[in-house]
Amino acid sequence: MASHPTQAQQQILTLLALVPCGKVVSYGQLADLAGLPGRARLVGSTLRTQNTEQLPWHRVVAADGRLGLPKGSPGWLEQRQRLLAEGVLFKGDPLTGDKVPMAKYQWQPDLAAMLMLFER
DNA sequence: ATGCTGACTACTG
DNA sequence: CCAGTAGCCAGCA
Repeated sequence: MASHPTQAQQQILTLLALVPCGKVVSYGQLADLAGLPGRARLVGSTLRTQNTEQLPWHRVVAADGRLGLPKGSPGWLEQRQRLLAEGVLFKGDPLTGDKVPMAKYQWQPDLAAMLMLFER
């Protein structure tokens, strides 16, 4: 079972819930927004170990647009399918392309709103 | 405690 | 484009 999330992981999950349909965010960007610069791997680790059933986990991709899971794996296929279903198209042929054009789909959160969330 | 792995990423050659 | 490297550090044996 998933262990209790640390506060850092909780912030990551809270932010993830805000990523809108049709947009993606990179592991590193999510870490930055959560006030955890340089900790992209914590985002990956969190998605791997926590329960993401009610969260848009499929909107988290690598900084270069590829998906984090091993190409061709069940998880990779599902993430890709979910993204396509919400209009996120891949570079080149939708059937063979394996990268999301980040410039086009990356989430641009409202900075003021982010500060409201984590100000102390 | 110690060591390794991994849904990371920027940098170098 | 590919390979290696350096930071990163939670989770697990």
